[in-house]
Amino acid sequence: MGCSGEEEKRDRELIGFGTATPTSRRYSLELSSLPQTDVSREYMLMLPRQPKIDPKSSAPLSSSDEWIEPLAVLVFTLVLAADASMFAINPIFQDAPIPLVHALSDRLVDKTFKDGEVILQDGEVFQTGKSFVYFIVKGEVEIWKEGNFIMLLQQGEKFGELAALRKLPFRQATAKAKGAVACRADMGAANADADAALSRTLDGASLKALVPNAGPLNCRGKWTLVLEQALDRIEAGDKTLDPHVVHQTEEFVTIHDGYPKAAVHLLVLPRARVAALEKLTREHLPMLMRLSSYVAWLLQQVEGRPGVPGVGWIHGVHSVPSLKQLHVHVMTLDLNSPCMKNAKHFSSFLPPFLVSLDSVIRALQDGVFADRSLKKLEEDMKKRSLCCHRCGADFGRGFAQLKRPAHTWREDSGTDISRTAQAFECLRHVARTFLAFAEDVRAGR
DNA sequence: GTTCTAGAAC
DNA sequence: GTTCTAGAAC
Repeated sequence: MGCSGEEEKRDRELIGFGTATPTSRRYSLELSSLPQTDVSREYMLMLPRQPKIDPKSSAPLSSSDEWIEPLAVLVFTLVLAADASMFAINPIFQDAPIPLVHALSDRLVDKTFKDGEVILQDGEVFQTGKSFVYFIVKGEVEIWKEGNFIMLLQQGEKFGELAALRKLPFRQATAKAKGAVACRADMGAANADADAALSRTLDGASLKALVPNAGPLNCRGKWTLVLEQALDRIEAGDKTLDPHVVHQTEEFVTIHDGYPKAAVHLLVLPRARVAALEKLTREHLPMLMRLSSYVAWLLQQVEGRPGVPGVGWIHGVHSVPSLKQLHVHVMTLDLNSPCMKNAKHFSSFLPPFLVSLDSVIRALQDGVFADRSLKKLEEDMKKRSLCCHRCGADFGRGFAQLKRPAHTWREDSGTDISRTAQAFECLRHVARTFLAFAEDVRAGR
């Protein structure tokens, strides 16, 4: 990130962390090291070097709470601190399930610009896969329209999103750096070029209906080997598997999950046999990149299809899977179905138990893959509080309560919304939850 | 992956 | 009484 770890330390002082949820506000602020285990609901409180007090806030702040309001930065283990502060500052990030926060933070990249440099040009053709939304980490950005200065944007603010979110063909204004500017930018798909190339070779029409789900595969041998067996049978031309297969390419096969944990729940299998995550080596990298692109293509295709609730999608691999053969889960974010029966089911589809394919690829590239403590993750999963991924409510280990209808997804967002727009929309929830928490701390509740 | 069950925990 | 956990069998 443009704002490196070192710079981040200089900018903010870590003063502690707590855990907060709307229903149980356990936010004792103990001085402590960064919590590495929980990515979902740990809030890190950081003190900005120069606290800014919101002028609109009428309540006078005592010296002891001055740090609360402007400060508090919500950090997930996988969300970089700069992203987290950006999410907290920016009002568009108000309604976010955790998985999509990760997805977005994952794909943000650093961009820096020199004084006077034109970042976006009014009327420029908007191209998917090129940078389309920027968040200012450092510096200021001028917005110009038809020769007139419109406004000056500052740290934490965003620009460039109009064309993307409204699906406009052209940029709507010119953005120019005032002084040195550092941004975090969403470039769209991480492998935009590969994705585009893949899109040209794949045919969406060959994708079969997403509902109904064909149910469990019948398995003659050990259940843990069912996926490998399915690949064997598909490759042997076994027609009885046809209802289970949603799409296939030379390299990958997409099938229904036999016990869907969401309205739509697919598994993407590479035909190359990879027994488990820990069997991956750098030699698999090219295949994994193509797999990532294929999943991106699939996500484009499935959006808005019949039977798909407009709640967004998540995708990734289980850090501790039960079945052999590498498989990528691609599913709707309702996380609700008759097969969703216990705490493990639920937790396993939220970070850190669901790992993005991109992070697997990065780990392989960085060579840190072997350090993963899978056993510890499994233990954590058994103890962790169940927090609704939609409203954030904490149900402890009460799975039955979590699954009550009132806490399942409402299908109230359109299906015509782009994945990125959806991620943004969802991020608002995080900011709201966080700000409510900060408000409570400030009020001494 | 599931199902079933006994026993612990609430 | 109900709900959750953990282990065995599939």
